[in-house]
Amino acid sequence: MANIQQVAMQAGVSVATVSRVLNKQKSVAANTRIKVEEAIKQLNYEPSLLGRSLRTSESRILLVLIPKISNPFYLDIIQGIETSALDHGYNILLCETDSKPERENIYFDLVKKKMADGIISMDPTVNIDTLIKMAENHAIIQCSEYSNDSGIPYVTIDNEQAAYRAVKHLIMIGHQKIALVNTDEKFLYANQRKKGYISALNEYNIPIRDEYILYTRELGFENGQQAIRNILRLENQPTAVFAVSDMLAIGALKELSSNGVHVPNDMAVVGFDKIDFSNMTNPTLTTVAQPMREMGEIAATKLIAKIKGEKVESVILNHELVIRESTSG
Amino acid sequence: MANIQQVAMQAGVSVATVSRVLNKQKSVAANTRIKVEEAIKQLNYEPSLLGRSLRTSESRILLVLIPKISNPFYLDIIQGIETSALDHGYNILLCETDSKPERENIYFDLVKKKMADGIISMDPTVNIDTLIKMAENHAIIQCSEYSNDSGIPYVTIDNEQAAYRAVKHLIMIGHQKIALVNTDEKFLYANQRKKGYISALNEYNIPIRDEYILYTRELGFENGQQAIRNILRLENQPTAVFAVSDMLAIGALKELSSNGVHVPNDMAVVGFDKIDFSNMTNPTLTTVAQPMREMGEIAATKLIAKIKGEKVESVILNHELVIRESTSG
DNA sequence: CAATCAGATGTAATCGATTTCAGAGAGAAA
DNA sequence: TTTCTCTCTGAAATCGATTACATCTGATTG
Repeated sequence: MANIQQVAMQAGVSVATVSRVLNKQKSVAANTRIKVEEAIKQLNYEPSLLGRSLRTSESRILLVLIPKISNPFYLDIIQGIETSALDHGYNILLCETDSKPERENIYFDLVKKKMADGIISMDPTVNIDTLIKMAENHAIIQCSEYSNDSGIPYVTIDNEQAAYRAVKHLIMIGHQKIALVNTDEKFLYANQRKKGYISALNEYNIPIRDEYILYTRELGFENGQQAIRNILRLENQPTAVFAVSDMLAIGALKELSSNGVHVPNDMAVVGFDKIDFSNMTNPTLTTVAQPMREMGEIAATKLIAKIKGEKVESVILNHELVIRESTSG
Repeated sequence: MANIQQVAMQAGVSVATVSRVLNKQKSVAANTRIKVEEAIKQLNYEPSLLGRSLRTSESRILLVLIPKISNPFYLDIIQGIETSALDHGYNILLCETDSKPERENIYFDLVKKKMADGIISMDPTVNIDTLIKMAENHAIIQCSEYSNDSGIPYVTIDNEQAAYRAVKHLIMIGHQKIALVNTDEKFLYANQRKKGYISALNEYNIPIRDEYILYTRELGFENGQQAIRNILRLENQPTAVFAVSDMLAIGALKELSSNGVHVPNDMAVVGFDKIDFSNMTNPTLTTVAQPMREMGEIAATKLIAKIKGEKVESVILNHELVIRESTSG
């Protein structure tokens, strides 16, 4: 509980000298440095970050906004962010917005009020106008989800290309009747993944059927189950399903198995995200892997650069199709 | 970017008056208050938390320590903590320790250096000596995992009783040969759950067989698979498995199904924790539900009370056995 | 009318660090 | 000896808020 004054007194020097020792400045005589270090040890002194932050006007805390902490999609990204942040001497404040503006605002306030230096937003439902306004005065990076014309730098993958590849894979293994389990197209990724789906079908002259394109309200397990129930009611049933998220696909797997539909023999399934759990299902899930850890690391690095006043550009990373049991008998 | 001085100047009052308005003190004349509020609006002023925290020596930030963010067990607890914290005007800093002391120390430092007001530790591998030493000067609560003689208040369930009930359930539906998939007994919960397992068997005069008690190194899916592989190699195979964690149990389910062992007909399985995924498996998993959200809320409330200098006591909450498909044909 | 009091506001100290600027002292050069 | 440099150190301002205490005004009371 000692402060810098007491350390200075104990060491018989001024606070300025103590501060110099703390900040490893070289213009301190060796024996003075030793005296100060001993005083620090004796008093069990820890410099207050509040005092320092107030003076230097940086808190070295980064905010990470996600809609739901329970969504496993974010796990690796967060790990990437955290690793990179710690390397740069920053800490992260993980914030669950629950897709509610009032909770977003709590966290935006933390930045406005100087308690945090910048934001990595991964919330697709974020109030984009607020975000753009914030970005005028504060460092912000969007990760995974982004908006094209906001001027806010982002780190993401080419969703359209990734979806195209996933659907093309289904076509190559012989499927023609392919359903898309999508979510609300107000989300850019949903829109882009649908485009990829359509362009793959177009390329092979497979007609687009409206009844094969389903929309779910959320990305949960139950939504995937519900979508399959709807699909199984169709007269002309598809032989493959491309779901825009692993959780949807896993819900689909479960519902198919409950209905005695064999995967992949009766119905092939492809997911998106390669969450950990996608390897624990029976059968294991074919899915699109995003370089999540890398995305997180890059997002953090860029944010820190932005905080330091550098100009940063958006990045589009590569993805990878991981073929597993749900598409290979 | 305005500060309180500029607001005071703009409103034609002193900083003290502005501060009074900010803190909603009543001894401000109505029209003065209006002048100040207008100045605040005009300058787009946001009070700096750093200045405030430095002066009041409280940051209103709580640290939550967990070993792995990817462990779904913690999700609801965190939600509970966060809800309760926000209600009290606190924010939480979610910290993944990765069970590494050097990462723990980074976060402990944050408290020592006044950037955070207290800690909720959920890390069973936490360096307990460091924690006890920290607890002398700082507010700390243990949640879920705890140590008996540390003097640090905790919020948890009666693990022994819960395990006892789970195993008793298996006995009641006719099982006599029950395996325990446990983890390292250095963890208090592992120790306690084993006690519950033993006391249930004892109560029904079922002999304890060493080969039915397995230990895994971690609580992951693969560890559960591995344990089942070992069990299937036994000459005299058990007919039921009690795993001390859902992830272990889910790994077990998968491995059993891969080996053509039907659950629950050939082998019943019980897990522990009632993580979300436990309802998404095929068959769904019988498990012990901890009141996780409540645990989190109580932990946060107690921590805040502790920060305010009140004396707080430990709490043991109720659990519940959730019977699902993996134990009911 | 003087004394007392309450309400509204301002002055200035304070929290704990960093940092600018100036000064002391030692040694080198003239 | 004087002057100049260079190294090391300290005094004091500063970041942006809160708050104890002082002050002023006007109303109330005896």
